[in-house]
Amino acid sequence: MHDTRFNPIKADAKWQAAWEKAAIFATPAADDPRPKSYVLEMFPYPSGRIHIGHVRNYTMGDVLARFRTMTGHAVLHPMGWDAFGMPAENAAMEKGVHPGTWTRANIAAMKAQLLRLGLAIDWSREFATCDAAYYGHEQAMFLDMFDAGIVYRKESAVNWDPVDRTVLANEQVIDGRGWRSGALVERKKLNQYFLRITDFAEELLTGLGELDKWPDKVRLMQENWIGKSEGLIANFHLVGSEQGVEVFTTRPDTIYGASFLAIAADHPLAQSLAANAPELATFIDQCKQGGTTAAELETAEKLGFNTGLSVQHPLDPDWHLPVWVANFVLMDYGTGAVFGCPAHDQRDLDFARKYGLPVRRVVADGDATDADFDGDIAFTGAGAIVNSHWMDGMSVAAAKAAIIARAEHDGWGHAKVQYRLRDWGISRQRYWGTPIPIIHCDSCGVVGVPRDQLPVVLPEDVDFATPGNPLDRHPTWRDTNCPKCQGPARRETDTLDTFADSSWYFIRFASQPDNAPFNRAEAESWLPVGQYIGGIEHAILHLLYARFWTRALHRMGKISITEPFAALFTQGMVTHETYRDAAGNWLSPEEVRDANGVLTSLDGGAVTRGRVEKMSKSKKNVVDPDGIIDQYGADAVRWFMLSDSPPERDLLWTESGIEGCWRFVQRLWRLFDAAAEKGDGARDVALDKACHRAIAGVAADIESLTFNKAVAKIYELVNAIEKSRAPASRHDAISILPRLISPMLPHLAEEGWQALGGSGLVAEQSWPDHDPAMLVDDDVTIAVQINGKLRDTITLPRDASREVAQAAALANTRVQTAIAGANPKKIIVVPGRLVNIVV
RNA sequence: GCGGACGUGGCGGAAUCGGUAGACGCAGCGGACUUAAAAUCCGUUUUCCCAAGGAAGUGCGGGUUCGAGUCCCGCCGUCCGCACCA
Repeated sequence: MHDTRFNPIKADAKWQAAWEKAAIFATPAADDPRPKSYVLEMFPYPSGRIHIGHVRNYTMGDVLARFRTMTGHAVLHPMGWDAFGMPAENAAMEKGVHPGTWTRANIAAMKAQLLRLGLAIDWSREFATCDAAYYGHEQAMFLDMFDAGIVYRKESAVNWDPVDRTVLANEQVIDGRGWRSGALVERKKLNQYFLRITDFAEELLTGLGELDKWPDKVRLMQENWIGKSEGLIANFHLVGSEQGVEVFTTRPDTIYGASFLAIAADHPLAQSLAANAPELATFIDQCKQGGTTAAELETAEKLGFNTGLSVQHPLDPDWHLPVWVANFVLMDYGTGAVFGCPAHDQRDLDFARKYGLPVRRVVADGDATDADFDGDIAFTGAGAIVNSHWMDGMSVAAAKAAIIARAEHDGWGHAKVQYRLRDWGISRQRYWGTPIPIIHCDSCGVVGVPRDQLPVVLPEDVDFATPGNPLDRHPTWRDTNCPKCQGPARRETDTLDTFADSSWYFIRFASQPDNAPFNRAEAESWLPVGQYIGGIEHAILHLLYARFWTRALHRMGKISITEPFAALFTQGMVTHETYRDAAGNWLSPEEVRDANGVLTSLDGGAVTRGRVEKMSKSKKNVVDPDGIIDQYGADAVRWFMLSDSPPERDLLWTESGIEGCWRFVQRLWRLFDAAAEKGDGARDVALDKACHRAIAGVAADIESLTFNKAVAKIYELVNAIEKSRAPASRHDAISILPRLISPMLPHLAEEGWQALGGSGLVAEQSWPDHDPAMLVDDDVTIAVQINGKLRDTITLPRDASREVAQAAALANTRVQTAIAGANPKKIIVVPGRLVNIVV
């Protein structure tokens, strides 16, 4: 039986079965002598269906994993599921299905979709983070961190929905109301667990320096997020009191320019004053009401309340500064109090102008040195210190050092490194997450669950009909005995933030013993991840938490690596045009007809073409992976995912684009089909060279993840093969193709390999060798320029000397005509490249 | 406001070190095959004057250089991150 076209439905299933039977994607043993290559794509949340963005992500990882195998590496390429999270609980509330049931069904459906892509994944290492066999080990690590002091418990304010009786994330609070219940959200203080990530701030920051295979953009984002700044903590004495107010400043050099002290609305001093001052209490409430969106902050007016108190200037006890409560001072950064130096800080200046406070210049702006500061734009640049007594004439940097030394000597302040990064609050008042393995005992307090009682398993018999955390109202699950005194005690009912689950899954993929989170030697044989691929949306949280978790394990002596991901690649999104009908409703691509660029709906109505946007259900511009694999097969879809756009940029999905990929797959198949005949006779040196260039070039492009360029090189080679009339060279080139395309078009490659009589599976073959001598041409085309403008090209032997090149250029008829007998002023010869004649 | 990236044909993009701009794909145009369609194949496609042959051209304006898409300075535009962080 012989098909006239490549039939992907048959071929995909056939080769996927063959790969599975031969178990060729099984992870080699940890002591495999080949160099290790751990290729990992960010594991998906099992939301229900695979999204085209996943297809792009996993195709890229797959190409690299397959290529690394072909180039002699021992490859680890696993897949799993980030399976805890709120959508499962929402489904439980909306559809009455248990979160576990919903999640498992989604995993099954999505795995079936992924299998259709023919990914070279070792599925034997698959796990879901909602498996007790996974989260039990996470609980053990949590307890290790608890014992090591990396976990601590603190009372902290949360967004509390009084109707749903649950804590809400900031994103779930809309206009001050719960997104589901619509109830006014309350600020409530709860005891919560925190991971001491701020203890790691400095090493997380300096560690970025060694991540030279990460995008600069991501490193910069993390650097900004950690937000290191250096300055002074200064104590200002309250007049007529024993108390002081501590402020943090990065500009201690401007201390002689201070004109007021401002404290946050929830600063303890403001709170205690408000107890006896109703007007202040009202003002504090007003401060809290302000919105926190970017736009609101942009336009927010500076508001202040004069407390009537004053403080002494630390360098002059007779100089008193008023103490204000101000809405622009944040309690959770620094000390929640600042000294205002209006001349050299824009916010302070806005505030001072509004409330008529003094504005005193202490840094010279060029020639401007007068103490009386003019205008409404603060001077924040560098300059000589002025109007500052003993510091006059110093540079800003010198003055900073001098003041800090003075403060430390006199005892009213000290140097301080401040980070923007906060500790990671990991308590969630939710069911579908890893239970925090803690027991509360009235006599012994907070006690860790003994290791031999792990995992603390989520109860299955829960109901979501009533609001609140089902663990809290479960009839028996909470009740337990204290491991210390054996008396009656209660389990912690909070669960861990799901970001904890994704902070170590890459270690578990590398090593998964039953009795421990990982086997150290085995994990270290694979780690760090050689290439990590995922979306830019995880640039901060996930990647920072995973770096932190790894360093926490390192600090506790559990692992030797400090950075989990040696190389990171952030791929772009898949986008599509959007369409709307006359009424403004979104239409899906299937609901739109295109007749010579004129768009109409199926019933003939006018349709407008909208912007190209990320595929999303709400805009109906999604393309379902199953549908396109049905239509074109896995290889054409994979090819499209790699073509045209550089992988870090967005990829525009188009019908004509995928059809082009389909045509190319068929074109290759025809080549394989016809090549069974023996190739004898004439050789075509140009094609032979093109073949070697493609082998080297495609390899380099896959290594550097510039798949779009690898694709272009394969097109070039195929074009060259089709043009060539030399059977022997054609046959050799076609014989190379299956291996060359195998990482990208694995099913078609197997067909080709089989058609050409190869033994075994092409996926197991080595990457073809190339002859470096074939990469260079004997003759090269040299540009001939006059005054830098191209006039002609000449062909010379590759190793032609400068003199020969110059002579050949001067002898060129177009050059002769152009210079018309004039004497060249200068001749630049770049051997093998060009000759430039300056006249 | 602060920080960053980017700007090349009708479109996605290529040009690795400062050295022949537009590889490769898509779309378009012309043709072949066919009763017809699909499929396939051949040719063509930066712009302008066009017969050959020129001229211009990588957001805009300058600069460095024998030579600039690439380096420097200043604009304009688009996108992204953070944001009252002291």
